[in-house]
Amino acid sequence: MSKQYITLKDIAKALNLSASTVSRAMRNNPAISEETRELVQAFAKKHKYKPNVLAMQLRTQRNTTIGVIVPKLVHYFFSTVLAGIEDEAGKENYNILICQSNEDYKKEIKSVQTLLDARVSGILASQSKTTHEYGHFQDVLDNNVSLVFFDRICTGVNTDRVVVDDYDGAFNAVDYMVSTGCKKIAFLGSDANMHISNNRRMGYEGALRKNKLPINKSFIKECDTQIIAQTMVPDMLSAAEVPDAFFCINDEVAAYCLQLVKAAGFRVPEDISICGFTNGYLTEVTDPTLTSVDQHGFQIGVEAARLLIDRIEGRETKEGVVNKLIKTNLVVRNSTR
Amino acid sequence: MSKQYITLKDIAKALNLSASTVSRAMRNNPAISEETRELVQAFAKKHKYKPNVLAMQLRTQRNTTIGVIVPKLVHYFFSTVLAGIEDEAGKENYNILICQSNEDYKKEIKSVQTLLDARVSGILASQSKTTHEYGHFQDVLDNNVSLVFFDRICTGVNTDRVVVDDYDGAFNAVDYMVSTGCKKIAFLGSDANMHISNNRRMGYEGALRKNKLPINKSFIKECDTQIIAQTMVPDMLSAAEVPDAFFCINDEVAAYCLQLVKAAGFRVPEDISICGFTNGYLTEVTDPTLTSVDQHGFQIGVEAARLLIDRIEGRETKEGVVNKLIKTNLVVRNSTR
DNA sequence: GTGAAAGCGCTAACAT
DNA sequence: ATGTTAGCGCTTTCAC
Repeated sequence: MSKQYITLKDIAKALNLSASTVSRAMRNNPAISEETRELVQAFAKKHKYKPNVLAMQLRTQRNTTIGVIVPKLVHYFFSTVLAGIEDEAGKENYNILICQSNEDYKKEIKSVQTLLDARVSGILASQSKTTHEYGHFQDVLDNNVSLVFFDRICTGVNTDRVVVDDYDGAFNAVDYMVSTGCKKIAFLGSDANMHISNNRRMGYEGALRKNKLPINKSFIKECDTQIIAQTMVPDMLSAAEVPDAFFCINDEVAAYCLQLVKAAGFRVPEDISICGFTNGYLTEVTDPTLTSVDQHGFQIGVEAARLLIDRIEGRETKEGVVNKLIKTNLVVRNSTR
Repeated sequence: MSKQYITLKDIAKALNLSASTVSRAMRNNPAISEETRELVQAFAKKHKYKPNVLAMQLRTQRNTTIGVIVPKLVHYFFSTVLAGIEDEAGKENYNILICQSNEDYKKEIKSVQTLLDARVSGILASQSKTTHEYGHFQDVLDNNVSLVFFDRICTGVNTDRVVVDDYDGAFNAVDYMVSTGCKKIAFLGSDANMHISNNRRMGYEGALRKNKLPINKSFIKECDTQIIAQTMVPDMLSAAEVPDAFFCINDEVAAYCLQLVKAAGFRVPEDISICGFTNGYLTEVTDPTLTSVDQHGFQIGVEAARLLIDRIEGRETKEGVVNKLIKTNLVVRNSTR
C-alpha cells in the first residue's frame, strides 16, 4: 500500500494552514471562519481527500466496526439477519466484519479472536451447534467489548439478546394444525441443549396440552438436517403409529420431509400435514407449497444491531441485560390442511 | 472504548525494557536474546496482550482487510462465493468487509466509498443489475486499490476477473436437453446488457445451431425474477407455439417456472423439461427435483480472493489482466427427460 | 542485544 | 480564528 491518498498535512501545507485548522475545517468546527472552511473543503474535494480512518480511530480510541459471527451464511435466515444488521449499521456509519463459524466450536473461538484482534467495538453472535462452552464469549465481555446474542443465544453469558419467540411460534403452528384436525403431530427438532429447539419443543408440547392431546415421546425426534431426515422420516412412516403431521425445526428439513412423505405414498396435506420454520424461499417452490413460521430475520438483525450500537455509544443505559423477543407469524400455505 | 488492552509500552515498563525490544521480541526478531524473548512472550500471554492492529497498520502503511461487494447475500450463489472468499482470506489472515448493493446502482457507489474510506487494500466485486456506468469502479483503481470482479463483471474496467464459463454451461445444458428429445427450448434470461445472461444466451443458441434447430426469437425472453415469471410463463404456455423445455437463468426462476408449468396442466419432464442455473438447495426440494448447472460458487470465491491477495502482496506479477474461467457442470435430476 | 528517537495521520488540549 | 504541542500504539532506522 504505497502512498495513495493525500493527508491533512498535505492540505495544510498547500493552503498555508496548520493541520489542526484543516482538521477542524473538515469537521465543520464552528470556531473556523466560513472562508477557510470553504477553502479547505473545496481543496479536499478537488483532491479527493479521504480521512485516514485508522489514524482517526487510533487517536480517538473509538472504532466504528462491529463484528458478526454466524453459523453459516448460506442459510436463508442468517443471510436475512445479516441484511438487517448491515442496514442498521450502515445508518449509524458502522462497518461490519463477518465471520462464519460453520457450526464448528473451534472456528467460533477463532472468529472471536479475529474480531477482537481487529479491535471491533462490539460483536453480534449466534452460536454454533457444537458450542457447549462459552469462555470465548466471556472473554469478549472481559475485554470490555459489547456483545449481543441473536437467535441462538448463549445462556451462560450475561449479556443482551435478541431472540425469536420460539415458544409462541411453535405453539401457534401446532395449535393451528390441531385446529385443522391433526391429532398425531411429530416434532423434528435439534439437539435438546439448543435453546431455540428446546423452546419450540415446549411450545409444541404446550399446544398439545392445551388441546388435550397426548405427548408421545416417539414423535419427538432430533432431526435437523436433510441427512438425518433421510432415514428418520421413513422410519417414522413405517412405525406402528404413523404421525399425521410434522412440525419441523426449519424449512430445509420440512421440505425434505415433504419429499419423503410423498415418496412413501402419503398425500400432503390430506394424509399428513407439514409445517416448517423460517419462511424462506424454499416455501414457494415445494409441491404443495410449504406452511411455515416466519422468523422476521431482517427485523432481528436490525434490533440486534441497534441494541449493540446503543451499548457502544453509551446511550440508553438500561439497567442490566436486555432481552428482546421478536414475534413470529404463521404463514399458511398448502402443506397443511 | 476505554483502555481495555495492555500495550507494548505497558509490557516494556513492567519488564524494564524498551518498547522496541518488546516489539522485536514479540515478532521473534533474531536480534533479541532467547531469554528476553521468552520473558516478553510469557508476560504478553499472561496479560492477554493483543497488538493494536490499527496502530500497526498505520505505522506499516499496510492493511489486511479486503472489501467485498455483492448484489445480495440471500442468493445461494453469492453466499457460497462469500464462503469461499472467507476461507481463502482467512488462510492469509485477511479480514473481509462486506457490502450489499441490493442490485442498486446508488448503493453500489456508496459501498465503494465505504470500503475506500475503510482503507481496504483490495476489493472483490460483482456488479448490480442496474449498474450501467463504472466510474466508481475506475475510482478504485485510480486510488491504487486492487480490484477483482467475479461473476458479474464490468467490462468497462480493465482489471482481473473470475467468471463462470457461462457459454459452456449453457451450451452443455441445452445440448443435453436436445439429446433427450427437446426441440423447442425456451430461454428465460436477464437484461441483454448483463454479460452472464448474454453469454448464456449465446451458449443456448450455439447448442441449437449445433443441433440444427431453429432459433425462435419468441422463445427468448427477459425473465429473471419470480414476479416476471408469474405472467411470462403462462403467456408462453398459452401461445400458438408452446416450448417443450425451459432453460432458466437461475434456480429461482426455474423452480417457479416448474410450479407454473405444472399448474397449467403440463407434465414435467414428459411434456416440458426444465433446467436451472446455480445448483443451490432449491434443486432438491422441487417436485420433480431440478436439473441445474452447478456454478461452483465456493471455488469462484477462493480463486477471486487468491487473485486479489496475490495482487495486493505483489506476488505473481503476471502481465496485464488475468481472466479466470471456472468450468461448470450439469447436474441432471428429474425435471429433464 | 538493546535503547532512543522519529513518525505513520490524526485530534485535542492549551496557547495566542 | 488559528497555531503549537503532544500523543494514540506501533515499527524502524540509527546509535551504542
